[in-house]
Amino acid sequence: MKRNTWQREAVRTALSASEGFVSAQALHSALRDGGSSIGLATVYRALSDLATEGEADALQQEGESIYRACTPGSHHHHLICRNCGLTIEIEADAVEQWAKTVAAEHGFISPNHVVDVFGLCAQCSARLPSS
Amino acid sequence: MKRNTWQREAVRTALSASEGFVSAQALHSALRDGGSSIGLATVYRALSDLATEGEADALQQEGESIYRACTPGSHHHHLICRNCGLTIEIEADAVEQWAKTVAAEHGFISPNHVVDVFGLCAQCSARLPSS
DNA sequence: ATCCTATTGATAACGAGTCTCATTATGGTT
DNA sequence: AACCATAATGAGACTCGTTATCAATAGGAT
Repeated sequence: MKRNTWQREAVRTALSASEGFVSAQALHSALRDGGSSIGLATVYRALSDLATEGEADALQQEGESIYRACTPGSHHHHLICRNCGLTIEIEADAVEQWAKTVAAEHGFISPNHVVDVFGLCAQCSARLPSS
Repeated sequence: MKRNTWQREAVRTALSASEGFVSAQALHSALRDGGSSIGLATVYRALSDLATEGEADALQQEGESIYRACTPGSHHHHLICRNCGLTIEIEADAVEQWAKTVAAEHGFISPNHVVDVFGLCAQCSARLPSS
């Protein structure tokens, strides 16, 4: 039976307070800096629970998992600034359909898909020298 | 100056011989099993070189990088069987356009994107009990 | 208030990948 | 063909994200 602990709630809150995607370690540091005594393992556990329950989205970057609080129940993808991490949720029925179609055409069933777009947001592209 | 060694060639060959995506460790084991004395670090180096030069595609799965020999010079995505690893290269101009458009609409520049479709291939879906 | 047990947290363990550095061998030069 | 500067190799140490262990703690149903 699932229990409600202040630790899980703290992770949920801290995640919501973050702008873009954050790593478990970063979130743990933030919580500790805020005076919490939460353990690192607990942060990992809470984050993977949230991801499983659909309250957070996860993606892999440079070998680590990063998480973000997301509007639950809606299937969407992300447009992510690769400099500052600013993230915008995007929906794209066309892409969903395309994925289904392409899978079916090759005899694949129960398709999943990973779709993410990275770029430099307006602010960062203005602030940075052209790369 | 870049040198040609039998080790790099061995990695290239072993990669081409693999059906789907393989991890560096798996490729290293395969080479060792085949009698090669190649070192693990060298396999890692060769694979990341191949990926940089566009001779191989890489993607992240469960926290590890997996690689596959790919038709060089062509931008494409993958349809991957999540059971047997069978991989089909797919092209999708519509998705490329969509990614560019969606980025531009939000003021993002120099967009990248990650697009992969996973599913069960015909063989595996026939062989496995329905999940 | 009591009990059962899910959850916590400190730390050990694990695993993918990188770094170090002495040794090897490639490929241009003579 | 012999030489040499140096790129590449490989064994193992190391880093670092993540998971497992396990005794202690604290939900929550009764």
